[in-house]
Amino acid sequence: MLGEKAYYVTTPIYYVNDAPHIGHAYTTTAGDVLTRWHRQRGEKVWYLTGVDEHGTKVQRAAEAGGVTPQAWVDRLVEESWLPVLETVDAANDDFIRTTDDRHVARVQKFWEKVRDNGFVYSAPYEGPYCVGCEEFKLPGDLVDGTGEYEGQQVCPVHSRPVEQLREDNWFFQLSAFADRLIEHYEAHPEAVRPQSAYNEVMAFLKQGLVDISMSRSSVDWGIPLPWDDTQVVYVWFDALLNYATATGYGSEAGTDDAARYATTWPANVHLVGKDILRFHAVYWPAMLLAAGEPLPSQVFAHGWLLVGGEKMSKSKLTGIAPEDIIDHFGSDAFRYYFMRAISFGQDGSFSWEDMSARYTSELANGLGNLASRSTAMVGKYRDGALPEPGPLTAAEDAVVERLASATTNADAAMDELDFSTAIGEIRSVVELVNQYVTEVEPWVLAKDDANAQRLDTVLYTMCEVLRAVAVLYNAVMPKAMASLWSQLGAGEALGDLAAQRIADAGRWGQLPPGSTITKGDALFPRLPDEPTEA
RNA sequence: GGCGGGGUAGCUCAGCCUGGCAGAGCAAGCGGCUCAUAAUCGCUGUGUCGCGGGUUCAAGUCCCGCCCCCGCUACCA
Repeated sequence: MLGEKAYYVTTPIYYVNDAPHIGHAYTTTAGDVLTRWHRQRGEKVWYLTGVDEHGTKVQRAAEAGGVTPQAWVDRLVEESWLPVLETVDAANDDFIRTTDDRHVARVQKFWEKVRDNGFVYSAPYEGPYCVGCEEFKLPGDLVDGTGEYEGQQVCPVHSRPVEQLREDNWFFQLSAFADRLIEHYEAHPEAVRPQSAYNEVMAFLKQGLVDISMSRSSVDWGIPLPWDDTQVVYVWFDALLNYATATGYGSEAGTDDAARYATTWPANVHLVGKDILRFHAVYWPAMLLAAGEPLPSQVFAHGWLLVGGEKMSKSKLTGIAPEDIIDHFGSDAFRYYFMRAISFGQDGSFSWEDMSARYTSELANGLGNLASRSTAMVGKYRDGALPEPGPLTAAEDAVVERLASATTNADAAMDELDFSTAIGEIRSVVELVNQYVTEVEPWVLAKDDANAQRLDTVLYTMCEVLRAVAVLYNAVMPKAMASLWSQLGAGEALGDLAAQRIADAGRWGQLPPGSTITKGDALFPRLPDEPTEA
């Protein structure tokens, strides 16, 4: 049976040798929110993340640690990279490692194919090589060193001296694809987003492309070329392929893996940081064209997280580990904050103070308190049983309408990966209900039995909106919304929260009267200030 | 040097495409309320919209020039 094409989202595969910081977690979170949302649209979804394990840096770090490269990366994956997925609460469908057998075999198959197609040739290469970048530099790329490297030419990225290397390399005929890529991107302007990233890619392409070395003889820790075992595949041309190899590229027809590939590739969205845009929007599609594979629908380059106005840096010690934040605020707040406070695609500033302020105001005081007052009142006035509502008045109609439009708007924003706007729409519903409650004063209605039906209507409205909010926020804050779902007693009649559809979220009257409403632990407890040094 | 993004309230930002009384959230102040997590609701904004010109009845928005920050890219050496 031919399966439906999955909505396929990838993160970059993270370089194992780096310590995971909130920049990695940010990308992973964005992909997770996006894919959870699409699942709740009822779509088939596939979400892939993983790690990049080859290259000189890993080889040398392993040697320095006195272990084999494989042992070195096994430990990093086990101790650092898999745990961070738990930390941010990512629900990825697969985790690819470039040392996986499936990856290694398929990378070799891929390059064999590209070579058969005539896009790989042998030539000597000599030049300055930066181990940090894992790439050859042009002499013009180098800058004068400072400090301990005064008087030497150094890599502009790593500010360290380069090594002069000469190799007989295999080259990928990148130059053959510039025109086809330009045509492709002119026909599909949405394929590189945001617009600024698209412009950069087009400008780069229009300068023309030069062929690029796709192998290394000076590196051992990599995937051997199938036709020349003295060389390994250049790490980028190994790593990029993970998006295809993970879902089964090159599998025998008729196998499960082949079926998976047929129903996932091409990717709908490759999420990338803007530093690796060119690899994803130029080299990667050129490789795919060379192998005769379809191109991904979109590469989305998000911005940097700025700390103290500067780009977070692995090497400059401004990297912040996700646990530092999540141990205090929890994974839901982490996910909410970065998706809400920063416009995806633009740089955004992070500060502990800003995160604290938003947590307190938007989550604890806003949503958390609304849940608290709603469940408390049903408990106090109706013994915890959701009452049957009476006729809706204009006040309820306004809430129902805002809920419907917010749902529509949030869904449209998610199509654009505009997480901030989507969350803002949902938040506006919470604000309106807090306002509504103040205006209709259920605690006053409760003082006179003559108002019993009116009070029923108000209590029902509060809980029914929370039911919808739980559905809409589930992609962003799955743990807290599961708790809310449970406090509303919604599971009994409506089933699992994750199974609730976005399109239906705004349909009024789903939570059945009689549902058991329980005031549970605070969704977002107020937190003490500054638990750790910021 | 070229291209792109940014420069708007104390802070974070929206508005600019398609000109029409300068906005939101946070923070701060005052008031209301008491169901709730010291919470919630309302009211309170004289800002050189980076600078200087221009077009227009009208410019944050369009045009020209310039400054600063960030990114991509080139060249000179």
